[in-house]
Amino acid sequence: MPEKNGAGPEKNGAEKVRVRFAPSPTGSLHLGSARTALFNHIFARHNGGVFVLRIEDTDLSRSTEDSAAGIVDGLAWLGLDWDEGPVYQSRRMDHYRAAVEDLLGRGRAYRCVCTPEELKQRREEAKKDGRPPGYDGRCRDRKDVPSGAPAAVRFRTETEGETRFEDLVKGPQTKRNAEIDDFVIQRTDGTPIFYLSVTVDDAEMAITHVIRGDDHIPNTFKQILLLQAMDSPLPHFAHLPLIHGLDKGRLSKRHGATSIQSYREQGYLPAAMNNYLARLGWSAGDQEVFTREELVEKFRLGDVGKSPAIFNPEKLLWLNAHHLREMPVAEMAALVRPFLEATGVPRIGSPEGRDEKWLERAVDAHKERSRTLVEMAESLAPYLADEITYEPAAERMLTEEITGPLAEAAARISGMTDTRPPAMEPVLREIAKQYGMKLGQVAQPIRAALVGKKVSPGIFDVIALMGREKTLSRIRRALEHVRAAGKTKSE
RNA sequence: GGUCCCUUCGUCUAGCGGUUAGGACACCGGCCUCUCACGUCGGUAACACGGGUUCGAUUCCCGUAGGGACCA
Repeated sequence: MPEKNGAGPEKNGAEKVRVRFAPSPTGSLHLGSARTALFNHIFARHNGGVFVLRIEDTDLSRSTEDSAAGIVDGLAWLGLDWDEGPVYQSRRMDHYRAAVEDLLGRGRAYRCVCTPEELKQRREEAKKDGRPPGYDGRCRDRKDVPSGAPAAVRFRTETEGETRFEDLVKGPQTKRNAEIDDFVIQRTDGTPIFYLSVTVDDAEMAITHVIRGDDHIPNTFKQILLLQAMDSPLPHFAHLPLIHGLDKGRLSKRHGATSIQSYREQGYLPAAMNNYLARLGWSAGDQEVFTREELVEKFRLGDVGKSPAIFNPEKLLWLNAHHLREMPVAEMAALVRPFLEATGVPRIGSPEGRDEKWLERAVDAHKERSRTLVEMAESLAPYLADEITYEPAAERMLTEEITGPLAEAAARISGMTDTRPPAMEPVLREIAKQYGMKLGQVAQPIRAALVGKKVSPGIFDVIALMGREKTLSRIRRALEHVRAAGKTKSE
């Protein structure tokens, strides 16, 4: 009879927690996989356990080394460091074969020579007759299978009783053994089937908690049967609800970016990704923002919800903006540099570029209006670029009416040596007053002239960041632009 | 088709028999203000449905519906 899976880890506190993340390297690191990895990681850290990374690449036709490298890279970027591995299943084939031989030797498995065609035919017949479509057990007790003949290996499943386990997230799970057919554990070509390799590895690696997507619940029964046949202790199981897209379907490419890598490229922070992914299906009261340390401290499997969560990019964006704001400017400056360089402006620290102190000041001034590192880089680029182009909305602010104040500002600034906010503010206020305008009516065109956008930090901060020379040349260029535009219009 | 899983605002969720059903994102409005943000104050918005159990169900049980997964 199947034994009952033990209670939670509290039952035997001496147990050293060992978990694993076991991706198949058939693509980049998916958001859903990343979340599974995260939960394994923080669970291990919370319990002072060991986190193993295992690459399930036994399906050579679909696995690629690039994918494996990309996954490893993505995990490293998220800061989900592992303690053992990466272990590649493709290098452990002898273990799987040995396990199969053992099962064969003890009569827990048998060789099957049914061909795929025969199987298909019998399956269809069974379906027609309303019988279950699983394997019919034809080779189960056959004595005439030549020992040397090529054959697949099937597990001899219990026909009575039921298999059960206590899922740490979903609760008690039961399946009648009669519903589980004699599944293949080794293909005719000698390669192991997923159930077998996973089971062997989990057992040999002494995994205590299998934390994975709930699409694996049906597999779990087979794995438990296998584990029992191998006389291995059962780990605890925790199945996480899948992440869905807005249409409630399983999250996939048609819902937008699904790979961790693409969020990295879009200027998202690992801290925000981890925070968001953790809150998808897990919560700790009303808290929304977590540092990694807090996640580790507060994470409990019992607090994971049972229902699937829909991925919401807007909340991720908000969290990213939040973590960006909280970050020390020096750190943010370092992170934004590669994004800045990608815009093609002179490098920070180069003779024609600005220095690092400047970058930190600029980052500080812009951090409250940047939600991603890409946005940050885009708003910083105008300070560094030789030439700017005006966004349409900004260009509309450069009108004939403001040439007076603009020219006046240029004249006043050219006579100043100090263009820092305390010196600039009275000057612009004075000019506004002189022309009977509000400060905003003067500030907006200057903003447009300086950065080419209608949005920026406070105008005095922008001028200080821009520097006297560049401020002057940009205002003069704007003046020329208005003049040229006026000419074209009148002709 | 079979088996299994899931169901509180649009979305993420809190709730664990008695609550004006709480928070967050998004949205709307006020304040702040040189723009946009940030911040802040306020607002709209949910217990899928039907039966039970109970003095009392969002909460427990059973169905139905819907969604999902797995096997084919």
